[in-house]
Formats: sequence, structure tokens, C-alpha cells
Amino acid sequence: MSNAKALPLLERSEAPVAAVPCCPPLSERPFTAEEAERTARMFKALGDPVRLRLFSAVASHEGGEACVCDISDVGVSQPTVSHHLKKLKEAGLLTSERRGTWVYYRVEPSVLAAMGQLLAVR
Amino acid sequence: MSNAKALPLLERSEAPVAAVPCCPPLSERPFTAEEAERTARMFKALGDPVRLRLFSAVASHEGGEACVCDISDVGVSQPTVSHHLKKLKEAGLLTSERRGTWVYYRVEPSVLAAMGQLLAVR
DNA sequence: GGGCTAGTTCGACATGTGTCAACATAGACG
DNA sequence: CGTCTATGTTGACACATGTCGAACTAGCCC
Repeated sequence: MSNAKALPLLERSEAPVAAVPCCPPLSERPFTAEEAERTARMFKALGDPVRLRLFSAVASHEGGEACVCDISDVGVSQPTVSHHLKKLKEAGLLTSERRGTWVYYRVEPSVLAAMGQLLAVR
Repeated sequence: MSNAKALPLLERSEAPVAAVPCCPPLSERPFTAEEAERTARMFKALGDPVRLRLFSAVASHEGGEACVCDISDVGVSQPTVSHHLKKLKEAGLLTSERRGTWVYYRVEPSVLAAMGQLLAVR
């Protein structure tokens, strides 16, 4: 049956919610409730200016990855930066990896491509 | 009454917030605060499941437009549907036109294309 | 070990957002 | 005119979210 309805405690931890091939283009047919729920999470993650700047900073950084210290100059406190990076990670848009003292974030290219597909004009 | 009061005065009177020349791809360079502010509005508009369903319903409807009565079966009350359609309109994603008793909404294709550009992979 | 730097988590707070019922408005139609 | 149908607006309320400072954890180096 549908397992998507009641995810146990995943939202609280750091598991990416939406991993892969999500949905058809928005203009192909009306979204179902479940599709909308899943897709909205990704759009919502990019629906905050600070998160958008962080995401753009990571995406445009050389090598497609950036240390937090490289991108944390977005006008909010450091805990807030951390909070937003976590949100982006939970939405499946970023992944993170610790290397020594620093933590590096990189974009999940498949998800980016999937979102591009969503907006394809029919 | 004047629509969207909170809009900056960049564009003409009832023009949508984000006209065509919005922003470069997210991965081209880090977004400025202003770019992020403007772009986040569009993503935010699609960051709600109900709005996403409404938008998808309009976008996939024949002729690229739909009357409210055609799309209001999304599990929320009628005032809520109206509220979300207003939000989508304020974000520049939809336009509306009254024809007789009914109000028709249609997608703003240029904005959709602009969002697609944003997500283009470098 | 002890201090130092990089990042995350916690607790609290103010603001924003989605929702509905009730009311209001706009056109069609008799 | 009055009424019916289709939408929009208002007011209220619960809940989600963005933000910060303080406390915490992880790794490096003397």
C-alpha cells in the first residue's frame, strides 16, 4: 500500500525526503495530492531568500561544492545559516560531508534536473 | 481596490512581480539579496501543495486556461481556493479574467520559462 | 589535556501562513 | 426588482517558520 502517507520519524532526522524522479511536468495533467505534497517540498525549500542564496552559492561554487564558511555571508547569524542548510538537505537539494574541520555541501544534480522538467512548457 | 499593495514599484501598475528578465541560472553565480528576494517569491508560490495542484490544473487544462469551478476540487473550502489563486496571481504565475459569471485563470508562460531557466544545469 | 575554530542543536520568541465560516460582490435570469 | 450561482473578502485562529543567543559537539594544534 502507500507508504508515503505516514513516514515515521524521518522528517526530524536528516533523511532526504524527495530523492529521485518525482513527477510529470506541471502542465501535463493535474497533480494528485500526493504528487503535489512531494513536489511542493522542493519548491518550498527554494521559497526563502536566504535559502535561495545559499543554494545558489553552493551551486555556483567551483567544483559544485562549498564549505559552510565559504557561503555563510548572507546577512543572517551562523545558526540560521545552519538551519537553512539543513532544510535544503531535508528537501533533497543538497548533500553534506564533513572533511576535517569543515563541512562541505554540494548540490544534488538529479533533483535540480527533475525540477527543471516540472517547469517544461508543453 | 488596488491589488497587491506590498509590491515594489518596479513594474507597471498591475504587472506581475517578476517580469521576464528575472535572474540568471542559479548555478551561474551567487544570487544577490535582491535577486533572491524576487525569485523566492515565485518558488514560494509553488511551495504549497494546494497551490501546486491549482497551478497544475490550470496549466494542464485545455486551452491553457480554466474556470475556478473546473479546478476547485482540491480538498479545501472555496474561500481557501480563492485565496491561493490570489497568491499565485500576485506571484505573477497566473492571470485572471472575468467572463460573465465565471472567472478564468491562465498561466503566464514567460514566467514559467524563466523559472525553468533558473534551474538549468550549468 | 587545554584551548581554538567550524558547525550544529536547543530554547525562546515574533511573524507569517493556511484554513474556515460568515459576509460581500458581480453577473445571469426570470 | 429579486433570487440564484460563482467568486472574492474579512476576521479569527491554530500552526508553521525564520531568527537569534547560548550551549553543545567535532576535529585540529600547541
